Amino acid sequence: MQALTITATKAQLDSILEALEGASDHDALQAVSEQLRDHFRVDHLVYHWVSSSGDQYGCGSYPDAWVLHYIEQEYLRIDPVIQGCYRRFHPVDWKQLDWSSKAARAFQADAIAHGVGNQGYSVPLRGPNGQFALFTVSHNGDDDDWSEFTAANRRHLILIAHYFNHKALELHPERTPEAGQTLSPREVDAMTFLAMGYSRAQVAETLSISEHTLRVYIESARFKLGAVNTTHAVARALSRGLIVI
Amino acid sequence: MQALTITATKAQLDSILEALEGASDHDALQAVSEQLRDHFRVDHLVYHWVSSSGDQYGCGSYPDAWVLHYIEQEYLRIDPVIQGCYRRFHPVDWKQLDWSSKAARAFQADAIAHGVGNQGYSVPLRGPNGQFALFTVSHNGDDDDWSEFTAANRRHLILIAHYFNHKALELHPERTPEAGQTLSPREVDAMTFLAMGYSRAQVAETLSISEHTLRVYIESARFKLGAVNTTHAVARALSRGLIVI
DNA sequence: TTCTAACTCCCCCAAAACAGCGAGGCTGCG
DNA sequence: CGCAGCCTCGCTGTTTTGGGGGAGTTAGAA
Repeated sequence: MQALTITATKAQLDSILEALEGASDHDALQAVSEQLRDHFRVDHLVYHWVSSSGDQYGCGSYPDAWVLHYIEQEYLRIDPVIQGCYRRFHPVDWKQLDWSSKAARAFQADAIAHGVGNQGYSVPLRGPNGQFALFTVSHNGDDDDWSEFTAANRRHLILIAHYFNHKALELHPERTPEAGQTLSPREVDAMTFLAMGYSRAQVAETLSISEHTLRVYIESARFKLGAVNTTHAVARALSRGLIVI
Repeated sequence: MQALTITATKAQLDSILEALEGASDHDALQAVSEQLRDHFRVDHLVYHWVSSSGDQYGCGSYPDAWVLHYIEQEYLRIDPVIQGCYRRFHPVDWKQLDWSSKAARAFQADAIAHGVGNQGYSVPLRGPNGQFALFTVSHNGDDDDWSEFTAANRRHLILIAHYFNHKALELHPERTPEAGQTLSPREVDAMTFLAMGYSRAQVAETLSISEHTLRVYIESARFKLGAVNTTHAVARALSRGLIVI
């Protein structure tokens, strides 16, 4: 095991970020991730996108055997790194995660057996519609060295995570939702109050209009949003950012 | 108007981030934001938290008159910076936003009249349950100077945004929701299909359970989410990031 | 082991939402 | 000026949801 790289100069960081920005496809991104791994002298460096439908996209240095095994075993659902980062705001050291459940410990043993490393640091990344990705560095080493490494490189890792995410999205624009059409002010009002749990009667009263009129707005919004019912329309309006509650 | 600061050395950035990390309350954070503003020589530098219920928390250098006016006019709903960043992944220059609507132009004129500046750069920040915050620098100046400034300082601004968010959350832990808000797998299934517009009968069929059983899940989810009806529950599940469609 | 939480099934009836039809006034744009 | 989009109001009948009960199994955690 080589010593971890404890510091990176501004110039080094700049050149890494530039290489990242210049990547033009998945293979190039993969190559950059390997360069980054070598630069930091960690065992692994991975970007992992988890889509709403359970699809995954990974890029990095994990062994293929582990990746396939991970997908096959549906580890996505029990991986404490995913679970923990999914409900955290900030980057997290793997030691801070909850490894107490039986499934988590089994997963951990399996991961270490596949050479993933016993130490790790993961940066959660989020998109406007609940999109979620992780940027992770992992390593096999003792706690002190790892603490020193993460303390020294945290800022760089955050920034690299950002740029990695940026590039990965650029390469897969289908993950970025299209900007749909807008709703009229009254439609926005209607959708907003409905999303707040008001019944049609309550919304109509709140907006000082008849319930019949309100219904026209709801139907119109439903039509614009391609929704089959009110709940669907509210869900779409929310996830497209057309209303905020 | 002073010239914008085009570069910051690693040492300067480090000292800024350390000051940020050392802030112990809102006033200290406010002070750091003013130091940052002076350091970058921009007109304004603001952190703006928008909660799902419409509450707001701001910290930065906007004039009090503008902040009060903003809240009073409920500009949150029409502010193109909020609207635009809410549906974007990455930091954005205000020029890239959609200012075409009448309300947006009126807002823009009002903002400029209050000294907000015609240029701006905003970094969206997200939390695990749909929490949303913005970190913004704004300035009064011409396009070329501003482009040069943002190109040179983008990375620093992203990092500072990160740390600002970290600190703001540390100072207001109540914004970090309690963890008990999770839904069971079946409840997630139910909410997800309902959000996709399925009727109860369709969801029950899809999940291969009786409609009665499904109703138990919906009611249970409604109870957990503190929702008064299905639409409300779906809206909350969505905006808390418990389901994704 | 005990206990909790999750999953599954069943009844009835009132309230709310949906679907289809139509109609008129207002504003802003080309 | 006409057109398009928005805002407003009405009727009738069918379908879907909500609220009130109760009850058994299984898997995992304390």
